[in-house]
Amino acid sequence: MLRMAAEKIKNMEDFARVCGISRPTVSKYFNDPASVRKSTRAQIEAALDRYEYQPNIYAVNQNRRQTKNIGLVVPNLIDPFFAAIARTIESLIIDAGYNPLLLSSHGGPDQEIANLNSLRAIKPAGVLLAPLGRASNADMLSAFSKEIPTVLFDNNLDDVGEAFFGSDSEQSIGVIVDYLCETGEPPVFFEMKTPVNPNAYKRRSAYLSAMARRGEEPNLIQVAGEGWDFEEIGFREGSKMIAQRDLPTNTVLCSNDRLAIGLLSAAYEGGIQVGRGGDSALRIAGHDDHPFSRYTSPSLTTVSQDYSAISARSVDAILGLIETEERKGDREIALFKGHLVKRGSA
Amino acid sequence: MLRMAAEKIKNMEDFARVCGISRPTVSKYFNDPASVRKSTRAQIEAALDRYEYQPNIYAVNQNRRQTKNIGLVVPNLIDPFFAAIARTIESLIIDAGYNPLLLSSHGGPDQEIANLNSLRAIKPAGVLLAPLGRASNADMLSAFSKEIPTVLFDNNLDDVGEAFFGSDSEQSIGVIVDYLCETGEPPVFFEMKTPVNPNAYKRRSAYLSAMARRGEEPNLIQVAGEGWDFEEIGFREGSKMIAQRDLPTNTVLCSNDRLAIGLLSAAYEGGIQVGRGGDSALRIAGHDDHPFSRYTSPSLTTVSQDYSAISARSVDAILGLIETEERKGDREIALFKGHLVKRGSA
DNA sequence: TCAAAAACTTTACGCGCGCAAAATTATTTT
DNA sequence: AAAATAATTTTGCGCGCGTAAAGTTTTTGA
Repeated sequence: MLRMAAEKIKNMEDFARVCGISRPTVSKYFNDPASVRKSTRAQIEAALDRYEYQPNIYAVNQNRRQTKNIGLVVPNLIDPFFAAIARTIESLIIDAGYNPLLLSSHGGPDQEIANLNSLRAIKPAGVLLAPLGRASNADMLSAFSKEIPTVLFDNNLDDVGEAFFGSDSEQSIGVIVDYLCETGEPPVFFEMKTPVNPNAYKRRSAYLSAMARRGEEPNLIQVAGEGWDFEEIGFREGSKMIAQRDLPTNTVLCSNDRLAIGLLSAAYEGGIQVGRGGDSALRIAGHDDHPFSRYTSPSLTTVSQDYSAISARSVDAILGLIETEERKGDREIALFKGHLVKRGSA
Repeated sequence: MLRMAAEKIKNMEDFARVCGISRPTVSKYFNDPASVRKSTRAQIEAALDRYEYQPNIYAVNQNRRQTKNIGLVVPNLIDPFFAAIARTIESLIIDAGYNPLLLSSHGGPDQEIANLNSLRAIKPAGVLLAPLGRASNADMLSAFSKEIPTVLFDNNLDDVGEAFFGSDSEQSIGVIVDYLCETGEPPVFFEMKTPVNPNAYKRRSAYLSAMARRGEEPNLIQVAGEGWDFEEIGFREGSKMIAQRDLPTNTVLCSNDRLAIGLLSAAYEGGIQVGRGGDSALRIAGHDDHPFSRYTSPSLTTVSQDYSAISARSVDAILGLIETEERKGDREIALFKGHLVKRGSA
């Protein structure tokens, strides 16, 4: 950071001059430091130490065949679950020498499309996309993914993108259904009637098959509500459910933790004690291991998604697509197992 | 979106040709549609309808005197409070015709500096920065703000940036201290001993002055803990506090909602009933109206920050700096009032 | 020590656009 | 209708860098 001399470095040519090296070689250095001779590298790095210079990112991106940008689109950053996974993915992208661009769709398909259009303008080398799901404009997403290498995660959409990585709902729902059945009454399944999220459908059918496998009678409680304000829906519809007191069992498995958080709140306000103790009237479990589930009262029993694996594989996949510059014929899909997080609520 | 003819529009020159208009005029249109004649605008927009074209953002930014980018740096996106304020600010920036770039410091000063360096590379027209606070490298932030117009929000840092917008702690803490005193025993103040956040210090002194004003004996409970995992700290240290049962009062005001959420959890697990009812042993209140405070059990009484006002003023300020291209002599500071959110916990 | 290979330099071009000055045309004003 | 004004076009330059080809130097290997 020592400013040397009066010389002001305005561009790569100036910088190459103070290095005593030709501009194209300096350019080569910035594109891959390992591609120049060791002595040259040392020379450049010494100059880098004495002068402030970094290549103009706009000029670089205008001329490169490919940018080093990778788009990262999540459904909703206000949900800490996505904030956390986004952070993990961002780190991996940076470690790989790329530049992540994080965008949130805020739960709306218009914003999702707007995000993709913003990305188009930035000409990213690739995009990691967690789509909204049912609300998504599938045609536009599909068109986008044909234009720019795209990997989906969290939420699958048929034939969109080159790969998908997510959770194995059959396994993860199976785990918690087993646990609940083995420690008490079999669960009913609390969910939205028309979920926005394809995973919700998978979880529903996973619940049904897990119950069938165990020879238990399934029971779906499908509540009204639109949008992404899951806590509110869980609370409002949970309050109604509790007021009617017509549950066939004392155990409720929620389709996701955010619904469960709302339902816990409803139970509390309805005067129902939740937990697995003998004096509790209701057990509640969720799915996802949301960052806040640890701090509900009681703390929420749930299934954690292996999002570090999902993140890692998604980033690997997009980097593979980018670096080989070719699309594989088969769309890769991998589902990762969740694991049971036993806490106080069930 | 109709693709016309075989003509492929690769750059502005091609597009100008199919418009039947000169390239510089088209350029002018993209920089400000209102700056060209109505008939010309109609002509261009008709062509825009028939052909897909948008200016190359890298070429544009390379040549413009100023980019249309505005950086937005928040301490931690995993905290939904910041996610929410970031979203609000992003919308305002977009509405003003600029392009927001959202970065999270993840609670670490190194990341904060890294974010500013990323932004430097992007040559933003201005930056909105919610600094980490005590952990921030104030010198580097100050140097940055002298280089690029910067407005601080949420958290103030002396002499950094052209303006600051945040909450009026004296008022907001005063409101809840008054409420708590008038409806029960006066509160102790539950906080971290060495908070990372300057607001925490303001809140502490606001508590002290509010208590003094009312002629009540203040009582600070300053717990150990570093970092940003406030729920965990609130839970762990709250558990200790509850186990010792040496509270001089039945009312606890937490320095922020996240600590309160942890404390609520600790109270639940310690078998202490929280609430304002006659059969409750403890009242707990927070500050911020965190998105999840509505769904704790019991729901959390707190003070909401007027973050829509904070967002609006911050964006106004940065746009003013950008558009006048001059820095005012005086550093503008405005503090907004919070309002009491009465819920079940106190 | 000498040839082959690798790294480097030189030269030259192009990317897609902003911007400025001067010339031209269209619109508004008097 | 002429003059003043505004809008547009033409011309031309420059931004900062990637990249390719050809020539030169350095390094490597036998």
